[in-house]
Amino acid sequence: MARFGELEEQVMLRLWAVNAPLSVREVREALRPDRELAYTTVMTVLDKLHRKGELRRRLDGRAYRYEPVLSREAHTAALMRDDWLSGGGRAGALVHFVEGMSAEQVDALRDALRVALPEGGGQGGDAGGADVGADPSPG
Amino acid sequence: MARFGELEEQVMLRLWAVNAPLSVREVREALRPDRELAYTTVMTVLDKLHRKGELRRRLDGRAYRYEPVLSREAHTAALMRDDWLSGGGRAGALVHFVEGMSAEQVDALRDALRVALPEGGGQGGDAGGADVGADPSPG
DNA sequence: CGGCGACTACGACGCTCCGTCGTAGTCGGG
DNA sequence: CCCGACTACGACGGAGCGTCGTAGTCGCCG
Repeated sequence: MARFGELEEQVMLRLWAVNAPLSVREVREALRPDRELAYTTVMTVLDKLHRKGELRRRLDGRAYRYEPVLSREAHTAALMRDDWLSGGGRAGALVHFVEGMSAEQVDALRDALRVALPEGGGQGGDAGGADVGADPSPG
Repeated sequence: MARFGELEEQVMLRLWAVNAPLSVREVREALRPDRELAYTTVMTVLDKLHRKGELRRRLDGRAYRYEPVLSREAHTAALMRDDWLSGGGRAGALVHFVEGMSAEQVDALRDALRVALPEGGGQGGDAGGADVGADPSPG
């Protein structure tokens, strides 16, 4: 789950927006008039994203069509999870995270808990103050 | 909230671990025997981190002592928030995020909601399917 | 069959950031 | 006054990103 560069970000945004596999030419046109780029520039970026596993591609006639492997939401969640798991103090990090949220955002979080856990009976288990999961010590 | 490089990460880890302001020399020693680095290498990293606003420093005798501006948990939370806010589909991202959590981790999340929100009465407001907050469109 | 056009593969170059360090300057204590 | 500790400044190689040129491939149209 690497971060995107500036152009990579723009490309991903167009791909997520159309929600359909696009060819190099189509991506290039979707970038206009925001950016006037050479055909090969767009192709290189698409290719790098593909090699990095961020885009899937298939042949359509003579041209490849590219589409994101992950939805934008899933990708955002993956980045968040990466940060969360690679940082220590997982439980504490969560506390800081929700502390920085607005009321609506907290509501959205509660909704997410409901939506994501249909089982959601009432396992209000107390995790105590212990950290969640393994926490590799820095030494 | 920039990401850390490899050495930067190690330095931050030591600083967070001791939870006290350290001088260049002390940080260098804390890095050993893991890494044998020149004094100036450590100093440069500490200085860059300071310029980037990640470390605070104060003079102690002739030497500066450095300490993190944010706790490790707060820093992790800040990174997560950055990812979350800069990605679109905020509500959806949250759903994906909790979907990827283990049962204990979900418990920790619930705890975080309780701990961070003492008001936590029962504003079970329904945010609906709308996205949370502004979502800059990619055009 | 031959050439044109669309498309891909490969690689180059400048820029920025990171890790690594050398050197020079400064300042206080013995 | 000089030594030692510490800082400031800058240099350099490597990696990743944005940008593109060139060369190669392949099918269609005449």
